[in-house]
Amino acid sequence: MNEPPLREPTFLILTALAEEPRHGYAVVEDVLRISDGRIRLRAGTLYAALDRLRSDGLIEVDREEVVQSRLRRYYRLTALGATRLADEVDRLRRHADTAGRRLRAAGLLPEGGTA
Amino acid sequence: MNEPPLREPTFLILTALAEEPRHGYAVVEDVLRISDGRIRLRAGTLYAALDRLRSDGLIEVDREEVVQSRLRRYYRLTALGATRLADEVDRLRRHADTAGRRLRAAGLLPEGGTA
DNA sequence: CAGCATATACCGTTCACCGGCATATACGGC
DNA sequence: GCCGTATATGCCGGTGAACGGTATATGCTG
Repeated sequence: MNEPPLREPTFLILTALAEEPRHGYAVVEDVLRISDGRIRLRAGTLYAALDRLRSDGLIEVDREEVVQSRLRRYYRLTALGATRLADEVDRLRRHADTAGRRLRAAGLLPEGGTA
Repeated sequence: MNEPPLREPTFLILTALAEEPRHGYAVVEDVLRISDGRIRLRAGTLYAALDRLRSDGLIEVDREEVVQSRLRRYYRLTALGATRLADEVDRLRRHADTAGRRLRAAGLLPEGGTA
């Protein structure tokens, strides 16, 4: 019952698809944007993850288009994928809160940040 | 300059040490508690991570005690480790906020949760 | 026409984590 | 007295997500 935690690139791929159906390359662009330029998904990572998420039932093919002779395969979140992502959001929040509270309590925050 | 993201077990180990210096076994217990029983650190994961974090300068040995003929090696966060953990907290919060906002906007939240 | 953006796909390598085992002492139950 | 469990650290083989690079193709720009 306990799913293994999503890793960051996978989490961001699901987040990209939570906004609207996107094709692979558009996912790369969105992930780059929402991660403040930190995560530049490699082709190998992206398509392997899409296949894996699809076989796990977290995403599914929305439609396929051909634009300028190039195939675009759009993916969307499934209900299962949305549930999974929501669970991960809760977990992330709890972990961030716990760590933030402890850093503050211990006076370990380097710059007086609000973390 | 861009550090690779911390994975969940590693993040939780740093969080355990952010409260107070702890020895390995105490880290396992604390991580089990703060992860709601989800993450039961394996010995291999724990001591490998402690060695890695130490050589990366994120933690250091606080002291060593012998209790009932058993060695206890206590670790504590370094200033660098606290900075790193605070950065991760910020990143987790941003990611959780982005994903939560999108799930809500898309009406994809399964249970009307607050995620 | 060279280089870049778009777009998908494959493949070898790396490394954190998993799972199990080894070692050792103390304590409680039977 | 012995077995199982808790405490406590350490080693080792295997897995799998992610990395980094390459292949394939078309269209746009300099």
